[in-house]
Amino acid sequence: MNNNYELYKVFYWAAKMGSLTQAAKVLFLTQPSVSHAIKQLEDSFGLVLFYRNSKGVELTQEGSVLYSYIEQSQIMISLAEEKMTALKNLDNGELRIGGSDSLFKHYVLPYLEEFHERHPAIKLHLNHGTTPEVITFLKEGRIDLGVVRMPIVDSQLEVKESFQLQDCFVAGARYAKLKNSVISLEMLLQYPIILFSRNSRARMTITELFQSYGYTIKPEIEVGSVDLLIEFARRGLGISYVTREFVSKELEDESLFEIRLDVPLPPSHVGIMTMRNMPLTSAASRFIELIR
Amino acid sequence: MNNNYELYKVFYWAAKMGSLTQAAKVLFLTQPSVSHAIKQLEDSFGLVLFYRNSKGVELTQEGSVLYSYIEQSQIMISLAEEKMTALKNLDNGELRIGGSDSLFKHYVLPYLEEFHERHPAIKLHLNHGTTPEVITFLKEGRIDLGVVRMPIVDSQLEVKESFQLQDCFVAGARYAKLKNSVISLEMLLQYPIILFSRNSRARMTITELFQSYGYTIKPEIEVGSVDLLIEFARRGLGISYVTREFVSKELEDESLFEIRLDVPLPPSHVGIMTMRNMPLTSAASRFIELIR
DNA sequence: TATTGTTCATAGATGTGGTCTATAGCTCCT
DNA sequence: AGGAGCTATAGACCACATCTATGAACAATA
Repeated sequence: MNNNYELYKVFYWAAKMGSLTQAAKVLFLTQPSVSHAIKQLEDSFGLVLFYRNSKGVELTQEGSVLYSYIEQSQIMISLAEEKMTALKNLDNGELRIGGSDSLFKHYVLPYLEEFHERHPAIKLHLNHGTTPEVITFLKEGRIDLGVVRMPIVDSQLEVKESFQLQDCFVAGARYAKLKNSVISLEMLLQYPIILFSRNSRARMTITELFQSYGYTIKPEIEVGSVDLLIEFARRGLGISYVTREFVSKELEDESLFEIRLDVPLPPSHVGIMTMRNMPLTSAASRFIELIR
Repeated sequence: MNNNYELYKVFYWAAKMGSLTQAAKVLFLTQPSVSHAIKQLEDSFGLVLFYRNSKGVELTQEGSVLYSYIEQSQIMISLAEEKMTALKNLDNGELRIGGSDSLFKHYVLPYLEEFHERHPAIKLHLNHGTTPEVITFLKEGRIDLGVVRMPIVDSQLEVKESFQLQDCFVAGARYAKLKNSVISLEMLLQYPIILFSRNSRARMTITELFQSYGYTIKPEIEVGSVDLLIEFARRGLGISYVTREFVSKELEDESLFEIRLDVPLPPSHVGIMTMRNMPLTSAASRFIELIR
């Protein structure tokens, strides 16, 4: 009974075609090979599976029973192979990305659009969260890749830089007087500061920057989304620390302006984060190819 | 994509066990063999199916998709193999026999009882009909074997004699005067004769016998069943030509007696008829073994 | 920090067995 | 009788599945 499953494939086609010769053609084998394979199966069961006659073969009672099972089995394998081809060709499957809302909105979105256009059958799943959350998603296998601010130090993860953003302070009309001056960090602290509330990479970066100059930055207002950061600044509630690329529209229509500082603000690097040494899905690796 | 289906068996167990090493044990292979098999599958699809880590392996997204199909396929094969073993061991299956009602009742029945006791899981199908009908059943594959009177001359069929019966003329009390005499064929024709009506072997035999002596036997009454043949004779409607073994009860309780003739009546041979060069089901060959 | 015990991957050797060709036997049809 | 199907059988061959031996990576110990 310890059969080679390959024999079932031969049996299936022999039964389906009603002829060993025809089965051989389908399977790209010779007729004796097929004959031999069927004999092996019959011997292994101790049962005769086919009536042989001069026109071909016909299933015996027992052969019919076997066929009813093997047919199902073969159909499943065919479906599996089709599905695998589809996955390979990106005619199927899903792409699960983690990251912050703002990065999705301002950075990932155009690539997603292009990817979706090229591979409309791939379902897209966006999971937003803070960087630590995204890391957890990744480690739990809930996403294929994360789009996060660098640096990330985690030996399980692999992060490739893909884009550079510049954070800056912006203010609205209320602080128009600052428009044409260059401000020091100390001076800036005189004004109400609006920062992103959560454990974001940007928040850590700016805090460290002030500390490196001997100051402590304490926000007047903390908000939970980039949209609010922008909105509060526009309404004059304070000076927001945002990614310049995310307020390009507001800078252009001059509802916001950038505060010029006498020290350079460090650029922020966006990276594509994946599990180290873990293979990517076909869709994920194609997407990363696209984005770089 | 032209995969050896054997690889799916390896894949199935690797996924199921979550470990190539464990899969190897189940499959009685070495770990490198399993590793190699999985690699072959992955290469053939151009997709990675497993994450390898130090604890074993885990399905990737694509691997999971494949598994969901292959699992079904493998389950069907397992069921098929179980079923085949059951059929082989006669824990399952059916036995379809054709023949006349009277042969079933008086000859086949005890064997069927014994067979059923030994293999209670085998379903029994009895199809009664005249000999030509039974031959048709057999050729159409509706029965596995037929129990018929010999001889049968048909090159497609194989008939093995299994039992000998003796036909005879019997009468009831009305003809008691014949009880102690030896009768000639000519004398017999003076009395009303009751014969089986249909194209039975017994009818042909007796007709030929009379013809060989230059007489023609013309029944007064023709009936369609052996039971009626017996019943009519008992009631004195005539002299019936029946198989002696079928009226043993009536002969014993003397409601019927056998007419002694001055010529010997030919014995009738019962044979087991099967298709020549066609394999028998496990159940059928076991039954024939039993009956001989 | 080394040690030990897992895991899977790789390389190269080996021999089994699946596949081939050639041929025979059978049945049906012309 | 001959031809054209079909399947079965025999024997030869070589690809490839499997093996052993080893390496590399990682985790859980000491």
